[in-house]
Amino acid sequence: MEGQPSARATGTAPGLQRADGSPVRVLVVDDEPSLAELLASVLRYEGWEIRTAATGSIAVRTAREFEPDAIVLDIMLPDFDGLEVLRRVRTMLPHVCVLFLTARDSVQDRINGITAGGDDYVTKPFSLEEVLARLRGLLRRAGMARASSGTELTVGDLTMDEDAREVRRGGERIDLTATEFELLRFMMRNPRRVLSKAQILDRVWNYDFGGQAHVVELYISYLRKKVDTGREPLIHTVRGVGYVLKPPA
Amino acid sequence: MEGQPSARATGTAPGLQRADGSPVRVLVVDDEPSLAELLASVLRYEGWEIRTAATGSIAVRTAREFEPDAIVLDIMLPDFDGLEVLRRVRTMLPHVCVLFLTARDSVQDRINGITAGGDDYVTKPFSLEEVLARLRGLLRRAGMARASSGTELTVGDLTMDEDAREVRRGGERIDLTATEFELLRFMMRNPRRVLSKAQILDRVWNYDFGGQAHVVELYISYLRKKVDTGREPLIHTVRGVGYVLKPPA
DNA sequence: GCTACTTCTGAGTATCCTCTGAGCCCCTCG
DNA sequence: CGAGGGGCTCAGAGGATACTCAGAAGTAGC
Repeated sequence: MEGQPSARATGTAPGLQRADGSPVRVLVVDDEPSLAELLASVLRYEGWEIRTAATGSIAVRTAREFEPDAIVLDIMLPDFDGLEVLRRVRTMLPHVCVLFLTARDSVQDRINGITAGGDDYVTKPFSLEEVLARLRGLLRRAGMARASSGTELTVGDLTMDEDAREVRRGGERIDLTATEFELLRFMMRNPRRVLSKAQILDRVWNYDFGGQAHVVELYISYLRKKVDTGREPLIHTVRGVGYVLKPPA
Repeated sequence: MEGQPSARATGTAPGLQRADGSPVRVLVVDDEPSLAELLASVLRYEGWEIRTAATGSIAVRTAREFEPDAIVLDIMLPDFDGLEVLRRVRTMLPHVCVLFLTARDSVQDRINGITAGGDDYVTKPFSLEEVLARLRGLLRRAGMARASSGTELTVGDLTMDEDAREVRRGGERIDLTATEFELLRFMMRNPRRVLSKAQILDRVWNYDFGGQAHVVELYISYLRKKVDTGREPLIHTVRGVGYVLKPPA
């Protein structure tokens, strides 16, 4: 919710934009309107220009006219499937990046061929942070990084290499589980900003997660044990509001 | 609530307006007329242009014609719910900010993803200051800040970073509870202006709070202990009238 | 299909916050 | 000089919030 844009403007996370400085363009293709809208609003908030399409044929038409830099593409579509969409789009936009959305039990072997081409995929239900991270990765590798600043996040003496999935505090390696890593990444992308539990749930947990904010407390507790134990704490509780990650004053 | 407008004209708080200099437009949607009017009057004092709507269908129609920058939107509406309203409005106004109003006991069936796209929510019963603060935050992040002045409030050597919820006096950190923070924020947004206890109650405490003005005295006392102890006082009592926050002459 | 790990639920505990009530002080005014 | 009103502060009850543990359910890897 609060403040990604200004965070990007003033924070440490590198922004992404086209070579000419105009905003990155992303086409979102999913036949479920609420999910497409959810994705669109998150990506829009990232400062990008977004269009949505609900069917394969609309997607192809929209891509032709919109000329996106990236496409978030559901494999399963009412008319023809995502791979077919990609085949048609690639003829006019050979360099477009694609992030596929797939069902968990969907045909894995077909996916494998995809990633070879530099594209990527996430399985439904996904977390929004994961979609964002993968999209950023695709765009960065496609040469859309504004600064040459790499993939490293830093808060105080805590560092995170997103690609290598490596976290260190004062040089010492810290092992994190998948969820712990996502949570810490979200916090490191929004340092010095108080994040509510609802905000964290919405971003870090899968979009269909029905549980309570209590899990956030639990994972904060895990993180503290691994990141803050015996050191100057970086994770702080703001009672009644949320949590904030910040370097010691 | 007397006279906020002139406070803004002379105060230090950064104003918000559209890129072309015209006032920010906000649509308030709630089926309870008295609450909608309460909100409308407070937001009008902020210098914004306000319309209200009591049902979802009226809200959609009004949004189309009014083209608001932000919408304060009750989730529970007589015809169709707030999410549906948003979905319809977003197709024509993709960048509109939304502040949802939700009942406290509907926290159980919390709606996923509300905060993900930069939108926000407050639970009923809320305090008007909270609604204002969140709305300002949404609008600021949507790029509606007049000055580039960030999120910082200043009165004398007292500073407040609203996003980080950090308060300092002369560089030294001051820890405040949620209510203390809200009270101080209200005073810092209205410096050199005498605020009556009734006024403070109406703004800082929830609108259904039944207690006495005595709590205001109590919290002023808390604040003084944390903010003014051992220093030139910033908080002054105006006997029989209220309190005023101002830098030393 | 078994094992190891991760994730989540629930309960208990500790801590913190908010508000009420009471007593005191100070100022004002008779 | 005394009474009364307004304001200040202390202390404590009650409630809300957050933390942690232990174990169940789910997932992945062998």
